Amino acid sequence: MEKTYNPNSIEQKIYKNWENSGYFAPSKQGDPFCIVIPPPNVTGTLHMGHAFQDTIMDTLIRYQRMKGKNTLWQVGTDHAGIATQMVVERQLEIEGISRTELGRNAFEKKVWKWKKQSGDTITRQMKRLGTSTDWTKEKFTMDDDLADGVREVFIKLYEEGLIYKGKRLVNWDPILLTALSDLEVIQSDESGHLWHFKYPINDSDNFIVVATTRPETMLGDTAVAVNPKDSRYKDLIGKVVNLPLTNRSIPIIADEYVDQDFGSGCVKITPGHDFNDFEIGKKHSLDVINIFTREASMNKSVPEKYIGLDRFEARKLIVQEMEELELIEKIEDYNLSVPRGDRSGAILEPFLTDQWFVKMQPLAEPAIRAVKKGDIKFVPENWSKTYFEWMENIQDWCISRQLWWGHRIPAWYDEDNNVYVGINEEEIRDKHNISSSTELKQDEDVLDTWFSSALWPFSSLGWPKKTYDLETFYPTSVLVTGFDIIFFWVSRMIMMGIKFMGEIPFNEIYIHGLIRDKNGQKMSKSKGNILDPIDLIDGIDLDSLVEKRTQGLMQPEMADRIIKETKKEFPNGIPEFGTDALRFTFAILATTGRDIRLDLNRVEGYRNFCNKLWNATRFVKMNTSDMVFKKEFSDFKDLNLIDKWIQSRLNDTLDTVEHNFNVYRLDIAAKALYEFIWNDYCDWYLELSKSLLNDPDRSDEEKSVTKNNLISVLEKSLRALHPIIPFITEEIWQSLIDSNASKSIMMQSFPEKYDLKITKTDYESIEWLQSFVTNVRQIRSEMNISPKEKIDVLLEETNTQDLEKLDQTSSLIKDLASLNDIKVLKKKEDTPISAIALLGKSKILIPLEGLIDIDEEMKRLKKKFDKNSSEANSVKNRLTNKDFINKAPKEVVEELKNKLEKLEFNQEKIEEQIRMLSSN
RNA sequence: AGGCGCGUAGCUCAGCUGGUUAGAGUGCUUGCUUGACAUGCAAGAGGUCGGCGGUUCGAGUCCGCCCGUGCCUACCA
Repeated sequence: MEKTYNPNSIEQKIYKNWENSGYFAPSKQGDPFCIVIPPPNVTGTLHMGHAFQDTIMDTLIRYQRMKGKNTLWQVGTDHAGIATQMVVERQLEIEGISRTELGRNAFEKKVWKWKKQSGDTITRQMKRLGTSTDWTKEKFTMDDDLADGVREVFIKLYEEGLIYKGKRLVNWDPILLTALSDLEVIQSDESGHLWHFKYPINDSDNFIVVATTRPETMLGDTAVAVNPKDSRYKDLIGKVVNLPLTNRSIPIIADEYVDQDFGSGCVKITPGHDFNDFEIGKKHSLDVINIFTREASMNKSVPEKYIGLDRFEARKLIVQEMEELELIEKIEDYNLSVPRGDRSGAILEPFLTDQWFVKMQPLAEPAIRAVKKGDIKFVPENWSKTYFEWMENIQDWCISRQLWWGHRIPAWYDEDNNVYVGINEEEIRDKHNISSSTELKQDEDVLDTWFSSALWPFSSLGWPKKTYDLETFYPTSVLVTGFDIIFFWVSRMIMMGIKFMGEIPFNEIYIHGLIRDKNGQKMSKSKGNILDPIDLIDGIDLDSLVEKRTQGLMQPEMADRIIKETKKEFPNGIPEFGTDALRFTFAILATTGRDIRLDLNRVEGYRNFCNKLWNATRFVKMNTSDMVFKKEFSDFKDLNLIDKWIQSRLNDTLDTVEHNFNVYRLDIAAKALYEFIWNDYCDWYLELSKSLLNDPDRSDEEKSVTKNNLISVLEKSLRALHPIIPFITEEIWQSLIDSNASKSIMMQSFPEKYDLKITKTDYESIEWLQSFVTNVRQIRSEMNISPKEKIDVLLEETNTQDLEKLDQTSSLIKDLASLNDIKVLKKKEDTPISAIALLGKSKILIPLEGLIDIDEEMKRLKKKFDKNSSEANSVKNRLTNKDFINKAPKEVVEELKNKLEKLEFNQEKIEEQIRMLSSN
């Protein structure tokens, strides 16, 4: 083995081996355990969030596989309608071609080409991350069989009346020229104005004042509304207003909706361009005037001079003209929330179009019940509130998109615009008896991406075919996802799963946090703070990183700032950490919090952990090369105290790890393993084993028990660590034992605890040993006694228990604390002037002569005394409180009494020592 | 407006159903080229757990209010 751990040289070769050996496929034995991957978008590459999520899923899958489950991690990608179309359109733009010039078919071909490229990148990235996904089953949401499923679902819902087509106001993106669902709208707080317009009242010299944030929409006004209870305007109800700049007259109506206290208490009503106004319009049978084109410029329904103006140009002109007509009462600054498209960033328009909708309430009800009844559990549980909140107020879902990339809506129209929904044209002609002379045209629109992802838990397993995977793995075991797509995806999967499979799609939903940068900022291309997980694995120099972050920016003016900040944060680029270090970091960061800040210092720390593990192995191998490892112990009695102790610590660790893997606390599991390997195995056990193996008084047989134990504990630890850090554990495991070389750790069982009971006395002996060593080290350090200088130590006032412990451990203590001798003093013997430490009932004395500065020692003792006495006081106070004695549980009181006794004992000893030193 | 979080060591975060004077990593200080590892070893400094009040024998932990901060949903003429 090399002296330092070098991830790059081992990881890729190991992955190939796993994949070629077919280890990722379900074993077809044991209980099923299945995770379907949240399919990444084929918009480019995986980011840190994906890597985090993949680490969690892979850890769970590997753990369950080692537990003997029949595991499947279903892998695949999402076509991601708008997002992907945008990426490709932007590429075309660079080439100077527009989508429309290219035409639908040619454009689709381009997207498929891009899909291949992006999909390959994603696959490559995932493999570098070590994901044990079954690649032979990889799916894409637009594969033929998944498309069949989408059509089947659409048709069934249509036939049941759960999908309908309607002319309704929708959120319209005038840049992408498509409708969006409510969820794709981002409300952004922006500053604007509130214009107070005076509308002249017919047959009167008076005006009615309306306030608006969107002056241009006045051309589409069809009423002015006031509150029926508003005494100011009572008389105006029913009168007519001359709408300025147009030749139209519109009524003044009364509606409860109007807030008397807001603005003037009068509202202009524009049913064609405002969701609330649309509802009011319906109620009062008002005309609906659409004044915009699809691009949100003014259409032909407005007076000539406005036609063709962009909505904001029109606004300017209208304000100017109103001003000239002296019809503006005032203009106030106003903060409003502007709806923007989550992909394009364009200001959206409520726009009247024909769209397809899914009626949600009937689907939502059983989905709510499933979570209420506990059939599906959120982890952490609290997220169910978010789920209910949305589901209980659910709105119909607009599923049609005016895009070219996606599942084409399976609806055809005849010349009279009659709609026929079915699998294809032929089937429709058959079913409805339509002759070939009648022309049928398929709907141009495609479905919202999330429509097909909603089917993913069953469509990816083969539905509508009854495949082995579908029968075996549905409902899947757990869904691992971020809270940002609970509405978009999770809730819709539950609804569709129940509807089409008759069963929930997963039993548990593990919601993890979102990876953010060092400053808590969300990582995004536009902010220029993205990190490619591969760059943490392989490392990257500063120039390449800057290049990556500034390439293809939507706002090129950001480049300077991005360059500056990247240089500041990564002056030397990013070093190579390796996949395992990155994965361990992710695992240990997977707490219940929402935001996970990634600090590269932590990755470095866990790379060091990998190196530690690597070097511990080197030590073990160097010291055990002369023996053949026997996997199981026939008799634990052969194990000496130290060997038993580390096995027992391992048992405790395995308990923690197993429990926490099962409740998705990978952080606690990872931490337990880290602490065990570093603090128990390396810091103590390996050091102790050195003296056991070098002890001339021990027989070869005894030594070989310890050697065997060194391997045994390491081997089990490797298996326990494998789900989190698969590569290094595989590499080490195969090289650790000859017979492992031809096998894989990932196919081994997860380590079982040995049925080994260490007695309390034995356990205390180790603690006594550790405490002894630490005490001596402390005094050495504080008294500036060089660590290598061998010294003598005296033990005073020892009782029989301590003597027994000393008997068991003295040679070990001598080695670890580098002592010449430990001499036990009989009572009343003259003790030399010494530094002391307290250990149980005994005193450890380090003779001062030639070594210790008495003043220093006095200072040290006084500090100890103060600390001890303030603690003793607080304990005493509690014990003298009658309420405490009476009301607290007996064990607590008892424990505290023991503590006080010990504190007081120590107190006495320290005092005694101080007296002794000061008398000299 | 409603909902959900968060505020613990310089930094990043653990701390389960209330019970030793609060832990980890990283950073910092001191000393160590001891043959597994300087990606290391040993020792140490550092916190009145955002504030106030309450419940309790006992409160980072439960309750109320306040301050700061973040996210989500709805609405805002």
